[in-house]
Amino acid sequence: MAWDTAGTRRRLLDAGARQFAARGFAGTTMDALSRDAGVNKERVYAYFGDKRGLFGAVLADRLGGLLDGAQVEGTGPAAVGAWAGELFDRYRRTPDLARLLAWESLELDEAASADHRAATCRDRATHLRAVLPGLDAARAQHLLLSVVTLVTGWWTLARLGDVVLTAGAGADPDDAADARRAALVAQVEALARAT
Amino acid sequence: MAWDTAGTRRRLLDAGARQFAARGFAGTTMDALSRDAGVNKERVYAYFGDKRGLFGAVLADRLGGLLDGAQVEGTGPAAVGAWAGELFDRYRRTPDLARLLAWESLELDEAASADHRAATCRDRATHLRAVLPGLDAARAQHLLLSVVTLVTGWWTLARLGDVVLTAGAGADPDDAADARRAALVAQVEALARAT
DNA sequence: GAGAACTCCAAACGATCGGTTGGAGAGACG
DNA sequence: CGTCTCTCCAACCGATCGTTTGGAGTTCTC
Repeated sequence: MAWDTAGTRRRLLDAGARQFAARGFAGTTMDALSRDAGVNKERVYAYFGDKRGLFGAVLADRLGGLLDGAQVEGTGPAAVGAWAGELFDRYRRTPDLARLLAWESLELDEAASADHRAATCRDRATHLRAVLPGLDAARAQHLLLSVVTLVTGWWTLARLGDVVLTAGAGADPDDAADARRAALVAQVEALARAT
Repeated sequence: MAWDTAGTRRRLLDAGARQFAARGFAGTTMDALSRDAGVNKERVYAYFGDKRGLFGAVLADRLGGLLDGAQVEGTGPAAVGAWAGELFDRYRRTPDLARLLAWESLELDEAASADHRAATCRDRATHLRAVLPGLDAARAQHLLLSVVTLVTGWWTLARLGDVVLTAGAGADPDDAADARRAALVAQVEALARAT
């Protein structure tokens, strides 16, 4: 059997993302993680120092590109609503992303790769001001934060959704997600319109 | 020294709320919890069965009355915005509440005391329809969910706020909370107006 | 007031935690 | 080929985990 250092590293990051997203930092055990990765747990210490080091690496790996590729297309409130819908779809494809964000906030004192992410957010906020003329910088940031909070919240405050949404509550979670997506797009559009 | 069963029980619930809010279910140890409560940890098993039982009891104790007392006063979008501000202030006084909500969503498969909370939410949603004429049932629920998500998100997705908000970012977290509160009230008002 | 019933705690339980060690095997270089 | 370095793993380490036990002290019942 040959070496595969890059592959081993990536398998640990992937398994870390799965495990940390599902169970959080405290809830994840090194045994389960290494079993998931198909790699001996000693490798974690060789590559990432310790458990916390892997956690930080996973967060930086996954959260760094959170807003990459998801840019507002076009102009006007409807474009902002559509962008929120895209963000929602992205979470739907990879729900781990949203949960990692939540664990980061709850279990860490400061954001992973904060500088890079802050720069991305500044870029998105200024772009938002181009899409919605007359929006000042502070309000653009708060709008951005609210959109991300609303969309992320569906995955990270899931029990809240269970409790609040009982009208037309089909047993199918997919239907609930569809309905929520539609409601969010409309609400974000309304937020964007109130400039 | 006399007995104080009600007091012991309450001390465990209070310490449980503090510990679980700060560190989550997996991150909380029975030793730290009993030390915090000033009670022997064996008492947890006598009163609540096991660690998970205490967790459920704490959630039911704190989350059951989450929306109690916070009712929309008056009519029209401005009233809804003011209500969101009140909810924000409540979290500000007891941030444990918001974090407990987040841990519940991340670490449990179903909501604690779901029936009672669902009933309260239905009540709040219908009340919302009285405050905002012309709002249908489904949209009222989604509005309710969005308001609670937005307000709760400030405390449960705190790292997100760190990254997104850099404009006029005074080092004082209190100032950031003030600014966020003002932005949220305005945004919720806009959401309520778009009916 | 004797004994049952209950509260509470110190100490200990096996299991599992994050982290380490020693060595077997695979490439690099001469 | 010999040797040195690096990857990888099985087995192990002390510490700590959630939970239980035995018993001392307190209130209730008759």
